[in-house]
This record gives sequence, structure tokens and C-alpha cells, in this order.
Amino acid sequence: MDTALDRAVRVFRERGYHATSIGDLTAAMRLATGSVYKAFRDKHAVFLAAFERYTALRQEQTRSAAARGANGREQIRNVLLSYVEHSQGIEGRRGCLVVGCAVELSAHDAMVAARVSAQLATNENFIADLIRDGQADGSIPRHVAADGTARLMLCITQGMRVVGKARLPLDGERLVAVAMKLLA
Amino acid sequence: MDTALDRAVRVFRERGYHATSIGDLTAAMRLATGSVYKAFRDKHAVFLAAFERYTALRQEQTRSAAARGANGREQIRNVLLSYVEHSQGIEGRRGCLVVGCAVELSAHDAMVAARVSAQLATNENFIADLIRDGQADGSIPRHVAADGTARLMLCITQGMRVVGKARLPLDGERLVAVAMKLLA
DNA sequence: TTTATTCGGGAACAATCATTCCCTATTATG
DNA sequence: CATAATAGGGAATGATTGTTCCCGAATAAA
Repeated sequence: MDTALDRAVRVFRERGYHATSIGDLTAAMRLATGSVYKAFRDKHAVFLAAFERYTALRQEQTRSAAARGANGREQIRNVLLSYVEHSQGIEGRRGCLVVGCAVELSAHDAMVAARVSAQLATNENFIADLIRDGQADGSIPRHVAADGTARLMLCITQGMRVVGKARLPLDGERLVAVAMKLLA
Repeated sequence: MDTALDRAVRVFRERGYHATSIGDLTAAMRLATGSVYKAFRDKHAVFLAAFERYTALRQEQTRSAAARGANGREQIRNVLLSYVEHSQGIEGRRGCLVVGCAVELSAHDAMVAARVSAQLATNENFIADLIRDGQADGSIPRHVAADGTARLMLCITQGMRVVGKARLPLDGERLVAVAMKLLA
């Protein structure tokens, strides 16, 4: 079932919610219509499950990227680089479910909207904590405003996903080098 | 007809392409089904016209915001502030058609994809030019990398629209103050 | 072995969609 | 004045949508 859900995630990322029909879903998940409706109440429930699976996976990827850094500054650098990676190429063209939800569903679907803003808040807090960690370990100056900088970095990461989905090359090293000036 | 198109823009911004039915469109544009199909070949053509109208309007708004600045640095500051304004509140919740297209259509609609990336490139070039202007007038240091910084600022602006659509408050002054460190 | 029970599959259904067709005013043309 | 042409309106249409219902096979229980 989890592997079927992974395939659902992929379809929703590529096509969005409304453009994905039950037919697309059953084809991708390799299940018959009846089987899908036996496992989930309706299309919306499939989507919610896919969304949760996607955010869990992404969160783990981001955190493990951060963990590869020796101090706060390097950890943030790794997080940004990881976002660039995931926003480019095939993975980037597939897109981000969080961004997709924010844009396509957030306005008319309260349940999804709540999860999206919760996820964004989590991401922002994670970055803010890394900044404070960096200030504690001396790799980031004290005068950097953790909250404001974290919010701007949230915009940067979400923006990368939009730009990447539009197929513009991101040039990771250069982009991240510029962004790191925010920690000076 | 232009006022009808303005109303179409609004619906597409709020609901996206696929979630907007011809019924929604005719109701918003205050035209009957037949009239819409007499003016446009199909739904896709309505959308393309709406998209073009939207980008023209936004471009003008952004450029006039820039024009209110006395030098390159202030012009960029005004552009960023203008983006924050438009990404917040009612206008922010309505969303950006360019971001919406990039996320919802870009993958499966070559015509839209081309226009989206052209528009993003235009925005990026505009910022890059402002940076170079600032370097010429002395308000921005020479060592700032115009292209890399412009691309990052493109990510920032598009990211603001995503975050704003998700209803997170942006706190413009603070956010822009942090972003201006990129021009130090 | 026989009988329940579960599980996946797919036809059938009503609703909604984008689109076409035709009708009726209104304006322009002769 | 008569008539051609245009523009707008809305019912009809066929395709597609999400959802439900029921069937058959496989497994568990008796």
C-alpha cells in the first residue's frame, strides 16, 4: 500500500490535484477503481494521505542534509543546497506538493490550507533554530536576526521550487553562495 | 471586453485553471456560454488572454514601483516592497497567475510553459539591470554579482507569493531589510 | 469439506464538464 | 423600408468526472 501511495504522490506532484483523475490515479497506483475506494474514502482522502507521505519524506531529507554540516552555518548551507538539488532536473520538474497545494487548493480547502501553513511554519522554525545553533557555536554572528532571516530563507526555498518547476536552471553553488550573505 | 477579461483574470487567479469551469467563467465575466465561445476559440484561449493581461498589468505595477526610487538600490528596495504588498492580504490570497501557471500547467502545456519562463526571465533581467544601475550610480558596491543576486531575488519574489497565498504574514519592512543585505 | 470473510477488480451510474448549435434581438446596409 | 449581418444568449450534446455497486477469487474459520 505504501508503494501505491508513493506512486500517487508522484502523479499528484506532476499533474496537481484537479488535473489528476481517478483514472490517472488507478493507472499509476496499479489498483482498480474499487480497490482505491476500499482503501480511501474518496479522492480527497487519497490526496491527504499522499500529502502526508510526501512531507514526511521531504522533512527527513532536509534534516539529514542539515545533519551533514559541522556547525550551524554549514547546516544551513547544506539545507539550501539540498533544496536547489530537489528543485532542479527531473525532481524539480515533478514539483513540490506543498507549493502545489498552497497555490491550487489553499484558497478553497481549509483542511489542506491548515496543513500547508503548518508545514511552512515547521520549515521556517527549523531554519530559525539552525541560525540560533550557529550563533551558539560561533559560526553565525550574533547580530543576524534569526526570525526575519528564517522567513526570508523560507521564501527563497519555496521560490526555488517555483523557478525550478518552470525549468530555469538554478546554478546551485552560485545561488547558495549569494544567499549565505544573509548570515554575514 | 477588457473588463470581462479582468474578471476572468480574477477567477483564474483564485481557482487556478483546472478548477475553473466555463460556468464559473461566464458567471464572472457576465457573458453567456455562446458569447464566450464567440470571442475565444476555447477555454485555453481565454486563459492565455487572461494571462497576458495579468502579466502586462503586473509588469507596469512593478516598473512604476521601481521608478519611485532615487537610485538603483532604492529602486530594488521598492520592487521588493511592492512584491510584499501584492503577496499579502486579499491580493496575496488571490495569488499570482505566473506562479499558478508554473505549478499547475507548466509541465503539460508547452505554450504556457514558454510564456511563464519568458516572464520569469524578464523579471530577473529587470532586477539585474537595476543592480547594474545601482553600481553605476554608486548606491550598490561593485563586488555584488548582478546575475547571481538577481536570480536569488527572483526566487525571493516568487517565494513570497507562495508564502502569501498560504496566508502566512510577511512583515514587509523586516523581510525587505534582511533581503537588502544581498546588496551589501 | 463447507462456509464466512476479505480483498481486488471493473461495469454501471449520476453529475459535471467543455463545446456546439440554433434562436433572437440589434445594428448596419441596400 | 427592407434586409443582410452581427452579437449575445442559452438549450442540447457528447465526453469525462468522481463514486457506488456487485462480482469472483483467495484465504480463514468451522
